[in-house]
Amino acid sequence: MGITKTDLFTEDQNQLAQLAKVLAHPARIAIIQEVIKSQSCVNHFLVQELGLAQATISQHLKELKSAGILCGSVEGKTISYCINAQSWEAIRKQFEQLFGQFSCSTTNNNNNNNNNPSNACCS
Amino acid sequence: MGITKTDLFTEDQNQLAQLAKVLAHPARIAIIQEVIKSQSCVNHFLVQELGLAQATISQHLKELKSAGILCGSVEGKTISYCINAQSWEAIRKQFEQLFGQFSCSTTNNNNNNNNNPSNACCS
DNA sequence: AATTATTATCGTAATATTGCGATATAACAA
DNA sequence: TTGTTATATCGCAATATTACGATAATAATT
Repeated sequence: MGITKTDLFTEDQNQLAQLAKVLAHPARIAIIQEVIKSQSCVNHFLVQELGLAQATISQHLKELKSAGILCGSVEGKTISYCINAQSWEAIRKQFEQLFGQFSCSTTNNNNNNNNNPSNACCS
Repeated sequence: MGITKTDLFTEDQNQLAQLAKVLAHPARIAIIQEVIKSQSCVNHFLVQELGLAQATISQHLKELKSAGILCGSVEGKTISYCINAQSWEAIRKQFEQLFGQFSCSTTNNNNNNNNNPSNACCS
């Protein structure tokens, strides 16, 4: 089939998965890090830096932009990309929310299944 | 081409992208949350709960397991899945490391580009 | 032994992603 | 105007992902 059944899941689950998908490519991680490092990143700089074709970088930038992670401003001939600080914070919070749902202490505090071999793997 | 050029990126970038890819599906997010919520999650429970076919759930569980997020222990007829606490913490840290690379204060402290319209989008 | 229950794997179809050459568009320079 | 530079988009081929029916494997039950 190849089509994700989004209607089976909550809005939050779909949204978080969508965000994760944008981060699920090393080129996009690398682009994000370059933008952070050198503040004003333009397409052709990333092409030189990362070694991917211009069309490919452009495509990744488009995805990062439409996910709200980057935003670009025209500067004459070039387009300068930077981190969208607001979105960045919102996205960070969504991941924190997921990771906060489980912690070791949660497991330890649960004492209704001592002697339960199913928890042997959680060490 | 359809094949990611992993050799162009750092180990860390590839690893983080790989982790994000595992989270990049709402069914896997949902499975993780169910496992957290009800501690001992078995395949057929998730099938009922999420409404995906058994084979599909099994496939998602396999990916979560091979990513180190879940681990399963055989319990007679069933296999009980739980969060791998150690991996969970390690994965959380990798995402935190990414998100920590940028923050609003970083932008504000940088005063070598006042009057720079390229930062207009970072508000 | 036969049945039932639970999970994994195989095979396959539908769809999505990745990467890039070619081309289009737009701003600037000569 | 012509040429140069920078970016976006189109179209395509290669590969990956998603979903599920069918089937295999294993353990408990009858």
